[in-house]
Amino acid sequence: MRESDLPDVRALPLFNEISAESFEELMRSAYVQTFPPAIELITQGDPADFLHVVLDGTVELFATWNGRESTMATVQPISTFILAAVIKDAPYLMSARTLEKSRVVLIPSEDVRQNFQKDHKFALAVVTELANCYRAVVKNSKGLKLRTSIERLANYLLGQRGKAGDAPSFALQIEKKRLASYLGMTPENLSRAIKSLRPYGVLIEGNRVTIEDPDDLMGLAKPTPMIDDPAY
Amino acid sequence: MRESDLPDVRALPLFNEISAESFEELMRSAYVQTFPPAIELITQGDPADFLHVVLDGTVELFATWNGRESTMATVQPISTFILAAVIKDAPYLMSARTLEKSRVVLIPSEDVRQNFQKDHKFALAVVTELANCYRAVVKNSKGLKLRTSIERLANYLLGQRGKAGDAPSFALQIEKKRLASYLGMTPENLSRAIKSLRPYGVLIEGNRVTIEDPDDLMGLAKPTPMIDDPAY
DNA sequence: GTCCCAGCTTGATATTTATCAAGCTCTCCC
DNA sequence: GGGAGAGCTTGATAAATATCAAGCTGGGAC
Repeated sequence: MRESDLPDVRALPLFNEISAESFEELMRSAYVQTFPPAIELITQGDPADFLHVVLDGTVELFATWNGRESTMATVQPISTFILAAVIKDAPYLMSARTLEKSRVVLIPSEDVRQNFQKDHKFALAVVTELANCYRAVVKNSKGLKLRTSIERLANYLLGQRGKAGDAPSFALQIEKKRLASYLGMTPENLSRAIKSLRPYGVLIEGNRVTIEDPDDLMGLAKPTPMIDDPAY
Repeated sequence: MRESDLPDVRALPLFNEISAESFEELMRSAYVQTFPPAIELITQGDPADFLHVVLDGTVELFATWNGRESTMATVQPISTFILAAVIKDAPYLMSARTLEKSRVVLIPSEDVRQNFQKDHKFALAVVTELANCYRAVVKNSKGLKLRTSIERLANYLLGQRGKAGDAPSFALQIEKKRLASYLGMTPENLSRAIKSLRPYGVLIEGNRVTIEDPDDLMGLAKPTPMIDDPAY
Protein backbone atom coordinates (compact mmCIF):
# COMPACT_ATOMS: atom_id res chain seq x y z
CA MET A 1 0.00 0.00 0.00
CA ARG A 2 1.28 3.45 -0.89
CA GLU A 3 1.92 5.83 1.95
CA SER A 4 -0.35 8.30 0.16
CA ASP A 5 -3.32 5.96 0.49
CA LEU A 6 -3.26 5.88 4.25
CA PRO A 7 -4.83 9.31 4.80
CA ASP A 8 -7.68 8.40 2.44
CA VAL A 9 -8.49 5.27 4.38
CA ARG A 10 -8.02 7.05 7.68
CA ALA A 11 -10.53 9.71 6.63
CA LEU A 12 -13.35 7.18 6.37
CA PRO A 13 -15.91 7.54 9.16
CA LEU A 14 -15.25 3.91 10.00
CA PHE A 15 -11.58 4.56 10.79
CA ASN A 16 -11.64 8.21 11.65
CA GLU A 17 -12.07 7.96 15.40
CA ILE A 18 -10.19 4.81 16.16
CA SER A 19 -6.93 4.72 18.07
CA ALA A 20 -3.66 5.18 16.20
CA GLU A 21 -2.71 1.76 17.49
CA SER A 22 -5.77 0.01 16.06
CA PHE A 23 -5.38 1.79 12.77
CA GLU A 24 -1.77 0.84 12.45
CA GLU A 25 -2.56 -2.75 13.31
CA LEU A 26 -5.29 -2.92 10.70
CA MET A 27 -3.14 -1.34 8.04
CA ARG A 28 -0.16 -3.53 8.80
CA SER A 29 -2.00 -6.63 7.68
CA ALA A 30 -3.90 -4.87 4.91
CA TYR A 31 -2.80 -4.72 1.34
CA VAL A 32 -3.88 -2.93 -1.81
CA GLN A 33 -4.60 -4.62 -5.07
CA THR A 34 -5.49 -3.20 -8.47
CA PHE A 35 -8.00 -5.15 -10.50
CA PRO A 36 -8.93 -4.92 -14.17
CA PRO A 37 -12.58 -4.37 -15.09
CA ALA A 38 -15.14 -7.16 -14.78
CA ILE A 39 -13.27 -9.12 -12.12
CA GLU A 40 -15.36 -10.90 -9.53
CA LEU A 41 -13.85 -9.82 -6.22
CA ILE A 42 -16.10 -11.82 -3.96
CA THR A 43 -18.79 -14.43 -4.47
CA GLN A 44 -21.94 -14.72 -2.42
CA GLY A 45 -21.79 -17.68 -0.07
CA ASP A 46 -18.02 -17.50 0.37
CA PRO A 47 -16.59 -16.87 3.83
CA ALA A 48 -15.88 -13.19 4.53
CA ASP A 49 -12.10 -13.16 4.51
CA PHE A 50 -11.52 -9.47 3.95
CA LEU A 51 -13.12 -6.13 4.56
CA HIS A 52 -12.90 -4.24 1.28
CA VAL A 53 -12.28 -0.54 0.78
CA VAL A 54 -12.60 0.93 -2.71
CA LEU A 55 -9.91 3.55 -3.29
CA ASP A 56 -10.38 4.01 -7.03
CA GLY A 57 -12.74 2.77 -9.68
CA THR A 58 -16.21 1.30 -9.26
CA VAL A 59 -17.44 -1.92 -7.72
CA GLU A 60 -20.84 -3.44 -8.27
CA LEU A 61 -22.57 -5.47 -5.58
CA PHE A 62 -24.95 -7.99 -7.06
CA ALA A 63 -26.94 -11.02 -6.06
CA THR A 64 -27.84 -14.15 -7.96
CA TRP A 65 -30.41 -16.87 -7.57
CA ASN A 66 -31.59 -19.61 -9.84
CA GLY A 67 -29.77 -18.20 -12.86
CA ARG A 68 -31.06 -14.66 -12.31
CA GLU A 69 -28.95 -11.71 -11.30
CA SER A 70 -29.68 -8.33 -9.80
CA THR A 71 -27.55 -5.30 -9.08
CA MET A 72 -27.92 -4.40 -5.42
CA ALA A 73 -25.62 -1.39 -5.18
CA THR A 74 -22.71 0.40 -6.78
CA VAL A 75 -19.76 1.27 -4.57
CA GLN A 76 -17.61 4.26 -5.38
CA PRO A 77 -14.52 5.67 -3.69
CA ILE A 78 -13.96 5.97 -0.92
CA SER A 79 -16.13 3.45 0.87
CA THR A 80 -16.09 0.03 2.42
CA PHE A 81 -18.29 -2.89 1.59
CA ILE A 82 -19.49 -6.13 3.17
CA LEU A 83 -18.80 -4.95 6.70
CA ALA A 84 -21.70 -6.92 8.16
CA ALA A 85 -20.43 -10.26 6.89
CA VAL A 86 -16.94 -9.48 8.23
CA ILE A 87 -18.27 -8.55 11.66
CA LYS A 88 -20.52 -11.58 11.88
CA ASP A 89 -17.84 -13.86 10.45
CA ALA A 90 -20.58 -15.06 8.14
CA PRO A 91 -20.65 -15.78 4.40
CA TYR A 92 -21.13 -12.91 1.98
CA LEU A 93 -24.76 -12.36 0.97
CA MET A 94 -23.75 -10.56 -2.20
CA SER A 95 -21.13 -10.92 -4.88
CA ALA A 96 -18.93 -8.05 -6.04
CA ARG A 97 -17.22 -7.28 -9.31
CA THR A 98 -15.19 -4.41 -10.65
CA LEU A 99 -16.92 -2.33 -13.33
CA GLU A 100 -13.72 -0.57 -14.29
CA LYS A 101 -10.08 -0.76 -13.30
CA SER A 102 -10.22 -0.45 -9.53
CA ARG A 103 -7.89 -0.20 -6.59
CA VAL A 104 -9.10 -1.94 -3.46
CA VAL A 105 -7.74 -2.25 0.07
CA LEU A 106 -8.17 -5.70 1.59
CA ILE A 107 -8.17 -5.88 5.37
CA PRO A 108 -8.21 -9.39 6.86
CA SER A 109 -11.52 -9.97 8.62
CA GLU A 110 -9.88 -11.47 11.65
CA ASP A 111 -8.01 -8.21 12.31
CA VAL A 112 -11.17 -6.19 11.93
CA ARG A 113 -13.00 -8.37 14.42
CA GLN A 114 -10.13 -8.35 16.90
CA ASN A 115 -9.78 -4.60 16.82
CA PHE A 116 -13.42 -3.88 17.19
CA GLN A 117 -13.52 -6.22 20.17
CA LYS A 118 -10.86 -4.22 21.95
CA ASP A 119 -11.23 -0.70 20.55
CA HIS A 120 -14.44 0.86 21.82
CA LYS A 121 -14.20 3.81 19.43
CA PHE A 122 -13.95 1.41 16.54
CA ALA A 123 -17.00 -0.49 17.77
CA LEU A 124 -18.95 2.77 17.89
CA ALA A 125 -17.89 3.60 14.34
CA VAL A 126 -18.95 0.14 13.19
CA VAL A 127 -22.33 0.70 14.82
CA THR A 128 -22.82 3.96 12.95
CA GLU A 129 -21.72 2.46 9.67
CA LEU A 130 -24.00 -0.57 10.05
CA ALA A 131 -26.92 1.59 11.08
CA ASN A 132 -26.41 3.65 7.92
CA CYS A 133 -26.18 0.54 5.74
CA TYR A 134 -29.27 -0.91 7.36
CA ARG A 135 -31.27 2.23 6.79
CA ALA A 136 -30.05 2.43 3.20
CA VAL A 137 -31.37 -1.06 2.48
CA VAL A 138 -34.66 -0.33 4.21
CA LYS A 139 -35.11 2.77 2.07
CA ASN A 140 -34.31 0.74 -0.99
CA SER A 141 -36.81 -1.90 -0.01
CA LYS A 142 -39.47 0.74 0.54
CA GLY A 143 -38.84 2.08 -2.95
CA LEU A 144 -39.15 -1.39 -4.44
CA LYS A 145 -42.41 -2.19 -2.68
CA LEU A 146 -44.15 1.17 -2.76
CA ARG A 147 -43.19 2.55 -6.16
CA THR A 148 -43.61 1.57 -9.78
CA SER A 149 -40.52 1.28 -11.93
CA ILE A 150 -41.15 4.69 -13.53
CA GLU A 151 -41.40 6.31 -10.11
CA ARG A 152 -38.18 4.65 -9.04
CA LEU A 153 -36.47 5.91 -12.17
CA ALA A 154 -37.79 9.46 -11.68
CA ASN A 155 -36.50 9.50 -8.11
CA TYR A 156 -33.18 8.02 -9.12
CA LEU A 157 -32.71 10.78 -11.67
CA LEU A 158 -33.60 13.49 -9.16
CA GLY A 159 -31.13 11.94 -6.74
CA GLN A 160 -28.38 11.97 -9.33
CA ARG A 161 -29.22 15.55 -10.17
CA GLY A 162 -28.75 16.42 -6.50
CA LYS A 163 -25.38 14.64 -6.46
CA ALA A 164 -24.38 16.71 -9.49
CA GLY A 165 -25.04 19.92 -7.58
CA ASP A 166 -28.50 20.45 -9.07
CA ALA A 167 -27.00 20.87 -12.53
CA PRO A 168 -29.64 20.85 -15.28
CA SER A 169 -27.59 18.28 -17.14
CA PHE A 170 -25.33 15.54 -15.87
CA ALA A 171 -23.90 12.15 -16.82
CA LEU A 172 -25.26 8.81 -15.66
CA GLN A 173 -22.71 7.10 -13.47
CA ILE A 174 -23.59 3.57 -14.50
CA GLU A 175 -24.54 1.69 -17.62
CA LYS A 176 -28.21 1.58 -18.41
CA LYS A 177 -28.45 -2.18 -18.18
CA ARG A 178 -27.04 -2.02 -14.67
CA LEU A 179 -29.29 0.86 -13.76
CA ALA A 180 -32.23 -1.18 -15.00
CA SER A 181 -31.21 -4.09 -12.80
CA TYR A 182 -30.62 -1.81 -9.83
CA LEU A 183 -34.07 -0.33 -10.24
CA GLY A 184 -35.59 -3.78 -10.58
CA MET A 185 -36.50 -3.82 -14.25
CA THR A 186 -35.28 -5.07 -17.61
CA PRO A 187 -33.17 -2.90 -19.96
CA GLU A 188 -36.08 -2.81 -22.43
CA ASN A 189 -38.37 -1.59 -19.73
CA LEU A 190 -35.90 1.11 -18.70
CA SER A 191 -35.66 2.31 -22.29
CA ARG A 192 -39.42 2.74 -22.37
CA ALA A 193 -39.56 4.24 -18.91
CA ILE A 194 -37.10 6.90 -20.05
CA LYS A 195 -39.30 7.70 -23.01
CA SER A 196 -42.33 7.98 -20.79
CA LEU A 197 -40.55 10.67 -18.75
CA ARG A 198 -40.15 12.89 -21.81
CA PRO A 199 -43.46 14.70 -21.05
CA TYR A 200 -42.00 15.55 -17.64
CA GLY A 201 -39.05 17.32 -19.18
CA VAL A 202 -36.54 14.47 -18.98
CA LEU A 203 -34.20 13.96 -21.89
CA ILE A 204 -31.59 11.22 -21.95
CA GLU A 205 -29.16 10.91 -24.82
CA GLY A 206 -26.48 8.32 -24.34
CA ASN A 207 -25.58 8.78 -20.71
CA ARG A 208 -26.25 12.52 -20.69
CA VAL A 209 -29.34 13.34 -18.64
CA THR A 210 -31.12 16.67 -18.94
CA ILE A 211 -33.93 17.58 -16.60
CA GLU A 212 -35.65 20.64 -17.99
CA ASP A 213 -38.08 21.23 -15.16
CA PRO A 214 -37.24 19.49 -11.89
CA ASP A 215 -40.51 20.63 -10.29
CA ASP A 216 -42.51 18.95 -12.99
CA LEU A 217 -40.59 15.72 -12.52
CA MET A 218 -40.95 15.99 -8.77
CA GLY A 219 -44.69 16.10 -9.21
CA LEU A 220 -44.42 12.56 -10.54
CA ALA A 221 -41.55 11.32 -8.40
CA LYS A 222 -42.80 12.67 -5.07
CA PRO A 223 -39.41 12.21 -3.42
CA THR A 224 -39.27 11.87 0.34
CA PRO A 225 -36.20 11.90 2.58
CA MET A 226 -37.51 8.69 4.14
CA ILE A 227 -36.71 6.88 0.89
CA ASP A 228 -34.50 9.17 -1.13
CA ASP A 229 -32.17 10.99 1.23
CA PRO A 230 -29.05 8.90 1.94
CA ALA A 231 -28.27 11.09 4.94
CA TYR A 232 -31.71 10.80 6.53
CA MET B 1 -42.72 -2.94 34.75
CA ARG B 2 -43.32 -6.24 36.51
CA GLU B 3 -40.35 -7.84 38.21
CA SER B 4 -41.12 -10.95 36.21
CA ASP B 5 -40.51 -9.14 32.93
CA LEU B 6 -36.93 -8.28 33.72
CA PRO B 7 -35.46 -11.73 33.04
CA ASP B 8 -37.20 -11.83 29.66
CA VAL B 9 -35.68 -8.55 28.60
CA ARG B 10 -32.33 -9.49 30.06
CA ALA B 11 -32.31 -12.69 28.03
CA LEU B 12 -32.31 -10.80 24.74
CA PRO B 13 -28.97 -11.00 22.93
CA LEU B 14 -28.94 -7.21 22.94
CA PHE B 15 -28.94 -7.05 26.74
CA ASN B 16 -27.48 -10.39 27.62
CA GLU B 17 -23.84 -9.43 27.88
CA ILE B 18 -24.09 -5.91 29.19
CA SER B 19 -23.05 -4.87 32.68
CA ALA B 20 -25.53 -5.12 35.53
CA GLU B 21 -25.08 -1.41 35.97
CA SER B 22 -26.03 -0.56 32.37
CA PHE B 23 -28.97 -2.90 32.48
CA GLU B 24 -30.28 -1.44 35.68
CA GLU B 25 -29.87 2.07 34.33
CA LEU B 26 -31.77 1.21 31.17
CA MET B 27 -34.55 -0.52 33.04
CA ARG B 28 -34.91 2.26 35.57
CA SER B 29 -36.08 4.70 32.94
CA ALA B 30 -37.96 2.08 30.92
CA TYR B 31 -41.61 1.36 31.31
CA VAL B 32 -44.07 -1.19 30.04
CA GLN B 33 -47.30 -0.38 28.35
CA THR B 34 -50.11 -2.62 27.14
CA PHE B 35 -51.78 -1.60 23.92
CA PRO B 36 -55.05 -2.77 22.37
CA PRO B 37 -54.98 -4.11 18.80
CA ALA B 38 -54.55 -1.81 15.82
CA ILE B 39 -52.79 0.97 17.71
CA GLU B 40 -50.11 2.86 15.84
CA LEU B 41 -47.12 2.79 18.16
CA ILE B 42 -44.76 4.82 16.01
CA THR B 43 -45.06 6.75 12.79
CA GLN B 44 -42.41 6.93 10.11
CA GLY B 45 -40.71 10.31 10.09
CA ASP B 46 -41.14 10.88 13.83
CA PRO B 47 -38.04 11.23 16.01
CA ALA B 48 -36.93 7.98 17.61
CA ASP B 49 -37.82 8.59 21.24
CA PHE B 50 -37.87 5.01 22.46
CA LEU B 51 -36.35 1.67 21.77
CA HIS B 52 -39.21 -0.82 21.74
CA VAL B 53 -39.22 -4.38 23.04
CA VAL B 54 -42.22 -6.59 22.35
CA LEU B 55 -42.97 -8.77 25.37
CA ASP B 56 -46.35 -10.08 24.29
CA GLY B 57 -48.55 -9.87 21.24
CA THR B 58 -47.58 -8.95 17.70
CA VAL B 59 -46.37 -5.75 16.13
CA GLU B 60 -46.35 -4.98 12.43
CA LEU B 61 -43.71 -2.75 10.88
CA PHE B 62 -45.00 -1.04 7.77
CA ALA B 63 -44.08 1.75 5.42
CA THR B 64 -46.24 4.20 3.52
CA TRP B 65 -45.71 6.46 0.54
CA ASN B 66 -48.08 8.40 -1.62
CA GLY B 67 -51.16 6.72 -0.18
CA ARG B 68 -49.72 3.22 -0.55
CA GLU B 69 -48.75 0.95 2.31
CA SER B 70 -46.57 -2.11 2.62
CA THR B 71 -45.86 -4.52 5.45
CA MET B 72 -42.12 -4.66 6.00
CA ALA B 73 -41.92 -7.11 8.91
CA THR B 74 -43.84 -8.68 11.76
CA VAL B 75 -42.27 -8.54 15.20
CA GLN B 76 -43.03 -11.23 17.73
CA PRO B 77 -41.90 -11.69 21.32
CA ILE B 78 -39.32 -11.29 22.49
CA SER B 79 -37.54 -8.86 20.21
CA THR B 80 -36.65 -5.23 19.82
CA PHE B 81 -37.42 -2.98 16.91
CA ILE B 82 -36.20 0.28 15.39
CA LEU B 83 -32.78 0.00 16.99
CA ALA B 84 -31.03 1.72 14.08
CA ALA B 85 -33.10 4.90 14.36
CA VAL B 86 -32.50 5.01 18.10
CA ILE B 87 -28.77 4.60 17.72
CA LYS B 88 -28.53 7.19 14.96
CA ASP B 89 -30.91 9.55 16.76
CA ALA B 90 -32.69 9.74 13.42
CA PRO B 91 -36.36 9.62 12.46
CA TYR B 92 -38.10 6.26 12.14
CA LEU B 93 -38.10 4.89 8.59
CA MET B 94 -41.07 2.65 9.32
CA SER B 95 -44.32 2.88 11.22
CA ALA B 96 -45.43 0.25 13.71
CA ARG B 97 -48.85 -0.89 14.87
CA THR B 98 -50.11 -3.59 17.17
CA LEU B 99 -51.92 -6.44 15.43
CA GLU B 100 -53.29 -7.78 18.68
CA LYS B 101 -53.24 -6.77 22.33
CA SER B 102 -49.54 -6.29 22.99
CA ARG B 103 -47.24 -5.52 25.85
CA VAL B 104 -44.25 -3.38 24.93
CA VAL B 105 -41.24 -2.10 26.86
CA LEU B 106 -40.29 1.47 26.03
CA ILE B 107 -36.69 2.44 26.73
CA PRO B 108 -35.85 6.12 26.24
CA SER B 109 -33.48 6.49 23.28
CA GLU B 110 -31.23 8.84 25.13
CA ASP B 111 -30.47 6.17 27.74
CA VAL B 112 -29.77 3.61 25.07
CA ARG B 113 -27.32 5.92 23.35
CA GLN B 114 -25.62 6.92 26.59
CA ASN B 115 -25.13 3.36 27.71
CA PHE B 116 -23.81 2.11 24.45
CA GLN B 117 -21.33 4.99 24.45
CA LYS B 118 -19.91 3.90 27.77
CA ASP B 119 -20.57 0.14 27.89
CA HIS B 120 -18.34 -1.62 25.39
CA LYS B 121 -20.17 -4.91 25.78
CA PHE B 122 -23.41 -3.19 24.94
CA ALA B 123 -21.85 -1.63 21.85
CA LEU B 124 -20.72 -5.07 20.71
CA ALA B 125 -24.22 -6.45 21.20
CA VAL B 126 -25.66 -3.54 19.22
CA VAL B 127 -23.22 -4.30 16.40
CA THR B 128 -24.33 -7.92 16.28
CA GLU B 129 -27.99 -6.99 16.36
CA LEU B 130 -27.60 -4.39 13.61
CA ALA B 131 -25.55 -6.74 11.47
CA ASN B 132 -28.35 -9.30 11.78
CA CYS B 133 -31.01 -6.74 10.91
CA TYR B 134 -28.99 -5.54 7.96
CA ARG B 135 -28.53 -9.02 6.61
CA ALA B 136 -32.22 -9.75 7.11
CA VAL B 137 -33.20 -6.78 4.96
CA VAL B 138 -30.64 -7.67 2.30
CA LYS B 139 -32.06 -11.20 2.12
CA ASN B 140 -35.52 -9.76 1.86
CA SER B 141 -34.45 -7.43 -0.92
CA LYS B 142 -32.84 -10.30 -2.79
CA GLY B 143 -36.10 -12.22 -2.59
CA LEU B 144 -38.04 -9.25 -3.93
CA LYS B 145 -35.74 -8.69 -6.86
CA LEU B 146 -34.84 -12.22 -7.84
CA ARG B 147 -38.08 -14.10 -7.28
CA THR B 148 -41.61 -14.00 -8.60
CA SER B 149 -44.44 -13.66 -6.11
CA ILE B 150 -45.25 -17.38 -6.30
CA GLU B 151 -41.65 -18.26 -5.54
CA ARG B 152 -41.66 -15.89 -2.59
CA LEU B 153 -44.84 -17.48 -1.30
CA ALA B 154 -43.45 -21.00 -1.72
CA ASN B 155 -40.33 -20.08 0.21
CA TYR B 156 -42.32 -18.30 2.89
CA LEU B 157 -44.40 -21.42 3.42
CA LEU B 158 -41.33 -23.64 3.63
CA GLY B 159 -39.86 -21.23 6.15
CA GLN B 160 -42.98 -21.33 8.28
CA ARG B 161 -42.98 -25.10 8.07
CA GLY B 162 -39.45 -25.07 9.44
CA LYS B 163 -40.48 -22.79 12.28
CA ALA B 164 -43.27 -25.23 13.08
CA GLY B 165 -40.75 -28.04 13.51
CA ASP B 166 -41.29 -29.45 10.02
CA ALA B 167 -44.87 -30.34 10.87
CA PRO B 168 -46.87 -31.36 7.80
CA SER B 169 -49.57 -28.93 8.84
CA PHE B 170 -49.36 -25.63 10.68
CA ALA B 171 -51.16 -22.33 11.15
CA LEU B 172 -50.30 -19.11 9.35
CA GLN B 173 -49.10 -16.59 11.87
CA ILE B 174 -50.48 -13.54 10.08
CA GLU B 175 -53.54 -12.53 8.17
CA LYS B 176 -53.47 -13.24 4.46
CA LYS B 177 -53.83 -9.61 3.48
CA ARG B 178 -50.75 -8.77 5.55
CA LEU B 179 -48.88 -11.75 4.19
CA ALA B 180 -49.73 -10.53 0.70
CA SER B 181 -48.36 -7.10 1.48
CA TYR B 182 -45.28 -8.56 3.12
CA LEU B 183 -44.60 -10.67 0.03
CA GLY B 184 -45.16 -7.67 -2.22
CA MET B 185 -48.48 -8.57 -3.79
CA THR B 186 -52.18 -7.88 -3.53
CA PRO B 187 -54.57 -10.09 -1.53
CA GLU B 188 -56.24 -11.19 -4.77
CA ASN B 189 -52.91 -12.18 -6.17
CA LEU B 190 -52.05 -14.15 -3.03
CA SER B 191 -55.33 -16.02 -3.29
CA ARG B 192 -54.45 -17.07 -6.80
CA ALA B 193 -50.85 -17.82 -5.93
CA ILE B 194 -52.07 -20.21 -3.24
CA LYS B 195 -54.24 -21.98 -5.76
CA SER B 196 -51.36 -22.28 -8.17
CA LEU B 197 -49.37 -24.14 -5.50
CA ARG B 198 -52.03 -26.86 -5.23
CA PRO B 199 -50.22 -28.99 -7.89
CA TYR B 200 -47.15 -28.84 -5.63
CA GLY B 201 -49.02 -30.37 -2.72
CA VAL B 202 -49.90 -27.17 -0.88
CA LEU B 203 -53.32 -26.90 0.67
CA ILE B 204 -54.45 -23.83 2.57
CA GLU B 205 -57.82 -23.74 4.28
CA GLY B 206 -58.41 -20.67 6.39
CA ASN B 207 -55.07 -20.20 8.06
CA ARG B 208 -54.26 -23.93 8.19
CA VAL B 209 -51.43 -24.80 5.84
CA THR B 210 -50.75 -28.37 4.77
CA ILE B 211 -47.69 -29.23 2.73
CA GLU B 212 -48.10 -32.77 1.46
CA ASP B 213 -44.74 -33.12 -0.19
CA PRO B 214 -42.08 -30.62 0.89
CA ASP B 215 -39.61 -31.92 -1.67
CA ASP B 216 -42.01 -31.22 -4.49
CA LEU B 217 -42.54 -27.67 -3.24
CA MET B 218 -38.82 -27.20 -2.79
CA GLY B 219 -38.36 -28.03 -6.45
CA LEU B 220 -40.30 -24.87 -7.19
CA ALA B 221 -39.12 -22.73 -4.28
CA LYS B 222 -35.41 -23.54 -4.54
CA PRO B 223 -34.71 -22.18 -1.09
CA THR B 224 -31.20 -21.03 -0.27
CA PRO B 225 -29.77 -20.07 3.09
CA MET B 226 -28.52 -16.86 1.48
CA ILE B 227 -32.11 -15.68 1.22
CA ASP B 228 -34.17 -17.93 3.43
CA ASP B 229 -32.15 -18.79 6.50
CA PRO B 230 -32.56 -16.11 9.18
CA ALA B 231 -29.49 -17.43 10.99
CA TYR B 232 -27.22 -17.38 7.96
C1' DG C 1 -10.07 3.01 -41.35
C1' DT C 2 -13.05 -0.95 -40.82
C1' DC C 3 -14.90 -4.68 -38.49
C1' DC C 4 -16.99 -6.50 -34.51
C1' DC C 5 -19.66 -6.67 -30.70
C1' DA C 6 -21.84 -5.28 -26.55
C1' DG C 7 -25.16 -2.17 -25.37
C1' DC C 8 -29.14 0.03 -26.46
C1' DT C 9 -33.61 0.71 -28.68
C1' DT C 10 -37.91 -0.58 -30.84
C1' DG C 11 -41.83 -3.41 -32.04
C1' DA C 12 -44.65 -7.37 -31.21
C1' DT C 13 -46.22 -10.43 -27.99
C1' DA C 14 -46.70 -12.99 -23.61
C1' DT C 15 -46.75 -13.11 -18.78
C1' DT C 16 -47.33 -11.27 -14.46
C1' DT C 17 -49.59 -8.44 -11.48
C1' DA C 18 -53.10 -5.02 -10.19
C1' DT C 19 -57.68 -3.22 -10.24
C1' DC C 20 -62.56 -3.38 -10.10
C1' DA C 21 -66.71 -5.55 -8.86
C1' DA C 22 -69.34 -9.02 -6.86
C1' DG C 23 -70.35 -12.53 -3.82
C1' DC C 24 -69.14 -15.49 -0.01
C1' DT C 25 -67.90 -16.60 4.90
C1' DC C 26 -66.72 -16.05 9.28
C1' DT C 27 -66.51 -13.57 13.51
C1' DC C 28 -67.96 -10.26 16.58
C1' DC C 29 -71.45 -7.76 18.77
C1' DC C 30 -75.86 -6.74 20.19
C1' DG D 1 -80.13 -15.72 16.60
C1' DG D 2 -79.46 -12.04 13.39
C1' DG D 3 -77.14 -8.38 11.42
C1' DA D 4 -72.90 -5.83 10.14
C1' DG D 5 -68.57 -5.69 8.50
C1' DA D 6 -63.95 -7.20 7.61
C1' DG D 7 -61.47 -10.58 5.29
C1' DC D 8 -61.21 -13.63 1.65
C1' DT D 9 -62.16 -15.48 -2.93
C1' DT D 10 -63.48 -15.40 -7.75
C1' DG D 11 -64.17 -13.57 -12.32
C1' DA D 12 -63.43 -10.07 -15.69
C1' DT D 13 -60.54 -6.67 -17.19
C1' DA D 14 -56.65 -3.44 -17.32
C1' DA D 15 -52.07 -2.10 -16.49
C1' DA D 16 -47.33 -3.10 -15.72
C1' DT D 17 -43.57 -5.68 -16.79
C1' DA D 18 -40.96 -9.32 -19.20
C1' DT D 19 -39.61 -11.84 -23.21
C1' DC D 20 -38.40 -12.50 -27.91
C1' DA D 21 -36.65 -10.86 -32.12
C1' DA D 22 -34.76 -7.57 -34.98
C1' DG D 23 -32.22 -3.66 -35.98
C1' DC D 24 -29.28 0.21 -34.74
C1' DT D 25 -25.01 2.44 -32.94
C1' DG D 26 -20.86 3.81 -31.20
C1' DG D 27 -16.53 2.63 -29.19
C1' DG D 28 -12.64 -0.45 -29.04
C1' DA D 29 -9.38 -4.03 -31.43
C1' DC D 30 -6.75 -4.83 -35.07
